[in-house]
Amino acid sequence: MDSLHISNSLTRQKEKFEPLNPPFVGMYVCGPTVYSNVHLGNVRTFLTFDIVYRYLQHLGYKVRYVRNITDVGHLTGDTDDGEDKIGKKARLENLEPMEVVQKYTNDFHDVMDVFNILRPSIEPTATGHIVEQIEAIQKIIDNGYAYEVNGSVYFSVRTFSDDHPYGELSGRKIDELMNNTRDLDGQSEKRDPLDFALWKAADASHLMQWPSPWGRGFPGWHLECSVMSTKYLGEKFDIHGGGMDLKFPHHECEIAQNVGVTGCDCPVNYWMHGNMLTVNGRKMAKSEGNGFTPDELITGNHKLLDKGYSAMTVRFFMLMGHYASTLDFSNEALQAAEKGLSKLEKAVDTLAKLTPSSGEASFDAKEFGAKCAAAMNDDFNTPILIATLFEGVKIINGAAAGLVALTAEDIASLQDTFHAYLREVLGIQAEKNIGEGGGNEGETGALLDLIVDIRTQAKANKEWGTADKIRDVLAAHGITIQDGKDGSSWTRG
RNA sequence: GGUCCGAUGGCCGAGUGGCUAGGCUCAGCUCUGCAAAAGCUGCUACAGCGGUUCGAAUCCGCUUCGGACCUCCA
Repeated sequence: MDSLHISNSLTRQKEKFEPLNPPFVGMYVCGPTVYSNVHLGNVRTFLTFDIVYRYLQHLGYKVRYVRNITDVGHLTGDTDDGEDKIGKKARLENLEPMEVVQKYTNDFHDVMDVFNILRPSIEPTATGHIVEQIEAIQKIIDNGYAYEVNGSVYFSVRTFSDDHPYGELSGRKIDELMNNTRDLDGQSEKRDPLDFALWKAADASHLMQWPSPWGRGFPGWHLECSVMSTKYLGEKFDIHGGGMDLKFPHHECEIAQNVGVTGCDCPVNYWMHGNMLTVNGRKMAKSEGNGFTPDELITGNHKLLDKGYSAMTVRFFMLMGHYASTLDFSNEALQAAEKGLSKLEKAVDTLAKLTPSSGEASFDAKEFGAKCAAAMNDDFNTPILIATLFEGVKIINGAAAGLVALTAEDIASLQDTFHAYLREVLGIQAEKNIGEGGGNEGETGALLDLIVDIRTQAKANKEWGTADKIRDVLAAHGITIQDGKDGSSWTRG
């Protein structure tokens, strides 16, 4: 495809991407609720939108990327009698709620950094926007779509749906929802089981509470996203993203709230949903007990893992699947990714050292770049992009082996393409322990160079025992010796 | 129970009317003192059953199996 197309969850169609105000693009992504450590499933979603962010920038758009931190309002368990997640954690760990928030926000940021996921332009918090949320609630009440009961305010889905569509995003119909709603315990203040809380009254035992026109309380879960997206991106903006599991009810409620405030029927042009990471075919989730933390993955300290894998390996693994498909997490798949990535990185090293050949060019570097663009233009198809990069690997290795002729221009173009797509768009960083050593590691490097020299000497004298011993011992320390036509070299990893 | 999605070779995973995706694994060969790396070659699949079509992994129907959501979840 020659221009970016995005699968829009709202219309269920692949559509040409046309921003409201080019070259500016507004993108909102639902961030984490910071009451516990993030796991790899969460990472996948943020990685998905990292790719979107990176590629939009690659295309020259000026992106305002807003990704929130939910630090209040997210209830545990069922709708009405649930406890605030942050408040509960604070009580259990005997911490101030804001300590909980800070702790897991730090964790989240650390994990994002490890996976080379870029920070958003704005990272607003729910507690930082209580005033705006109260104002939004008042507007919704004024517009007739919410009602107050005992200091709590609920959104009236039925009333709203008389004037506006509800359930379009998740393909739900009000009547079906009614039939399928589980029985509540009869204690609900809500007029209708479909209604959801905009503001919850808090009694004295609640750790997190604020004054409002309806008494002391705290905002409902969905509201912060509506308020913060509107505040920073406007009443109508380009892209809204999040995990598939947020489609209903979270995003549906978000839309209703936006519309309930502004009356504008379509607050977001393109809805994007990342699919789930699975383990043995089941969604990775805390409730399933199958969640890996990034730390367990990197150290290999988990019963389902044979060994540890680097963050870049995991990033690469995740990008080998399309974001809209479920992706199954397994040792075998991770190992395949590790080897594939290593092959790719080696080829990048080779490319840096390639010398132009005099023969006729037997490779179209321009077409190669276009193919990479086409892959990403087709709904951020990273697996196709990676497959295309591997075609490049074949060309690079072929050139190094003298089978493919590349001009200086071809080589420069390939270097540009690999840098742009592998490093910038896919965000794969060269790992410190992969790649050429030789002089850039200071003392250790100098020692290794010396050892390799000694071995080369031993080989010249046909002292195979010495040569093999050096190779074996270094290998035991994770250093690989490779004998090429132009001498030997060493690499880590 | 309702709604939706999926089933691709030994494994992972793209594709979606005709043209070998790609990665990993495995086997053989080239190179190499032996390896490794790299290259070449081979292994050619689309859950089952019907239908549409000149032609279907791709469209339609049914069946089986799996998953997600419907309750907090990225």
